[in-house]
Amino acid sequence: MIRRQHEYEPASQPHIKKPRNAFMIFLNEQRPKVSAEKGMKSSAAVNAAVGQMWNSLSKEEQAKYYEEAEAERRLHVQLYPEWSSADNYGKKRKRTESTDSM
DNA sequence: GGCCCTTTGAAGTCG
DNA sequence: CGACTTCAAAGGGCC
Repeated sequence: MIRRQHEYEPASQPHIKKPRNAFMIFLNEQRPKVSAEKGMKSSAAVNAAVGQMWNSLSKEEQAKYYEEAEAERRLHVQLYPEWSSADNYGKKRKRTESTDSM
């Protein structure tokens, strides 16, 4: 039995992730396949490859994912109507402000 | 064990 | 209301 340390039911909302956009959905569709086909290891490389695939999609195919993304946002707002998506804003790095000016 | 790197979109904060 | 900044995913790679 694996230690389900963090797999507990969300009794309250510890932190609600931002509603994913069309790419996050498309990514989850293609990423495991692309990683297998292309032999991609790191997600960064796969995400970039899937990004190129995205550009090859027909507007109808892209539109499908926009509807999916919109549906997720709708579902999200229904589950947490008063939740602002700023769950972790400013927590991670990638701050362009870094010591560059120093 | 968490951030980086990466992608686009959304949506956050700032002005 | 425009412009900029950060998180969302996510997995090796790094420390």
